[in-house]
Amino acid sequence: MDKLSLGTLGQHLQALRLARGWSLSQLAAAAGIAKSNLSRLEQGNGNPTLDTIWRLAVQLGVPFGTLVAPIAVPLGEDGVEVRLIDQGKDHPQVDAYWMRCAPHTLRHAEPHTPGAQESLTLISGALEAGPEGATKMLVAGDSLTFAADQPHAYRTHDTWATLLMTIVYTGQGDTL
Amino acid sequence: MDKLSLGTLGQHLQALRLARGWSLSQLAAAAGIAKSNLSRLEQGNGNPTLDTIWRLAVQLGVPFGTLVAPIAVPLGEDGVEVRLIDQGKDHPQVDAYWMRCAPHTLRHAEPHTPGAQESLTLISGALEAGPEGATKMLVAGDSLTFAADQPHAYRTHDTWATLLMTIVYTGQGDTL
DNA sequence: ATAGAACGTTCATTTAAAGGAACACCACAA
DNA sequence: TTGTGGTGTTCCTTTAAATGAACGTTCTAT
Repeated sequence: MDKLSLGTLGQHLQALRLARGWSLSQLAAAAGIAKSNLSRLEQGNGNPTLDTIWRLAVQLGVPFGTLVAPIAVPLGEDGVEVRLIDQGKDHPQVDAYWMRCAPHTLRHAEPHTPGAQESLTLISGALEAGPEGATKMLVAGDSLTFAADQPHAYRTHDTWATLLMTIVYTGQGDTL
Repeated sequence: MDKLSLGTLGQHLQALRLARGWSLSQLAAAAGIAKSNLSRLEQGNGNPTLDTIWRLAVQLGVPFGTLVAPIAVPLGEDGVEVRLIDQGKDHPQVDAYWMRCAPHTLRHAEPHTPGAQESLTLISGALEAGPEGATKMLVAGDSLTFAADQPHAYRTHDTWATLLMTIVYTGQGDTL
């Protein structure tokens, strides 16, 4: 079972604070919490309140989960982590995912429904992806769109890859 | 400034719990917390500890941030809500945002740094967007890429619009 | 009906998180 | 030197979150 590591939060808080060149006192004041509180948290002791975490996340400008997420990413079995960001309700239907692949990962994906189009946008790292046999290399900032109604694959080499993935289900049967 | 809405957490907890067909007592027992505690949280009162949130998230099998993220969208003053999804650390730098616009919204955006490219992908609804004077209509599944180092705008008509936005800072000065 | 078991709520108590002041420490300037 | 202003830490106190038991319900089975 997953366990809450208090140390991680402390490491993240301190790293993010130092990255911004702020002092502990400054951040505590800006967030509106006691500096004794922040000090304890950075040391890895304590079990902050949602309110406290929230204030710190807002000040640091991070998406919240960033603070508590383990520093070394807990990947799926195949080295790939996928998160659903949003899911459209219109026609065509659109699914948006955030995805992250560890180095030296190869992931095969089954064909989706006929007509489905998949688009990738690299946020960081490098990724080789596309239909089986016709993959392309992507680096940060690159995008790739391909037909997803056939087998396709994602593969990393020496680096991590973080990307946005959208799947558009241009179902040819959708007459609505 | 962002504010922590306690009600949201409660709504999410209850919705996720009911979606799994669990009783309050069951979930509390499984998570190892007092059911009085969970009851209060679902009612929107209280300010749970990180430990408490963590245990509930693990039991419900959700990525944590899901519990606190807004359910019914609290829009910004101009009817636009923007959430940072991820931020690349490579060159070029890439920022990924999730964005949602209320009907009959017009949002002007200042030019970003020179060379910046912006890409939009509609998840649902319809949106008119692009450089000032050269905007295009987009519906679910459509994408648009344009130079973001000039004034640009987003505008909805009778519908909501949900979209993914990525900004690639192809800074021409980056020789690193 | 009526006992039983489940539900979710409310309350008093216990526990610990948050706050505030004092502290030791290091810089830099007068 | 000796201040003065900053750092981050460690206490003690105050506040409130988490607990556990008791409560009023509802539903089912006897």
